Amino acid sequence: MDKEKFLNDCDVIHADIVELVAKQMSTVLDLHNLSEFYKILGDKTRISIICALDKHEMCVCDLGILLGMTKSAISHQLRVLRQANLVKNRRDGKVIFYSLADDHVKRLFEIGLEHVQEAE
Amino acid sequence: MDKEKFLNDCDVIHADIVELVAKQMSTVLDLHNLSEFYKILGDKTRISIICALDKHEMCVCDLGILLGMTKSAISHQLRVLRQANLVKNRRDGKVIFYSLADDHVKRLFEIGLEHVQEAE
DNA sequence: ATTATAGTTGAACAAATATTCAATTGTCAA
DNA sequence: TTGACAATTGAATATTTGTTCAACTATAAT
Repeated sequence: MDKEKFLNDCDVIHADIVELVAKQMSTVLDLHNLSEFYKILGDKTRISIICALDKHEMCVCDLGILLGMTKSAISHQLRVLRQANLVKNRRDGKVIFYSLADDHVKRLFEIGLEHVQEAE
Repeated sequence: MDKEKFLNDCDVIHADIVELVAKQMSTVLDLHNLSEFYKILGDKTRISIICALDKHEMCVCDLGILLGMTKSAISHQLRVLRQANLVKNRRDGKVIFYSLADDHVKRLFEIGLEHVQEAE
């Protein structure tokens, strides 16, 4: 491995380990998707919306009341969640009800919550 | 529920649902911690570091080589991960080796990865 | 048709954050 | 004790991102 190839200020100290890990990581194709997924959950407003929808389907207005935010702010975040397939919606007249996309999302939210609760 | 109390542009459409969900959410005390936890994992560099350390303990230089970044950039992110108790380190002479804090972190990373891999 | 309300959207603004750069600390070897 | 290198740190910069604001669309009721 040629250190000149890397545009940083590091020497290779343990070339064997770097090579080994690089090889193992090359099979992990989804690191970008994984960080994007976590980034979406890593916002207080969005995780609150998910927590609320974990209890009951809700419309934009109700979510706004619940979280003390404007319809616009909620709607912007719902779009992010929708694009990530974390929530789905249905229209009933003028009102649009949002809910969690599937049980997968529901389970994932609850697993994350358990982790934080048992963490010190 | 008095709509004047809320500083937003929403009317309460389904007061019963809002009240029900508000009650259920009040028992969920860790939403802030949960979003903070996800925020930490929601960065390409940090999740890459965790993925690498999931394979083998590594020093700052090696991580820099592996990810094509400077020691400084890596070190800054390692500090974030350390403060969140996601990684630990040990010194061996001039070199400091980092590894995942515990099996809990290891399991959590792998669960997240599975989720993204099975997602469409 | 006109009015009212639910929801969405794009641009502007403000706040948060990742990387760079330069300086510094800690450890080892000569 | 001097020099070299691993690692950390703080300030500055650049980028990302969440909310606000105003305008707009869609549906229902009068």
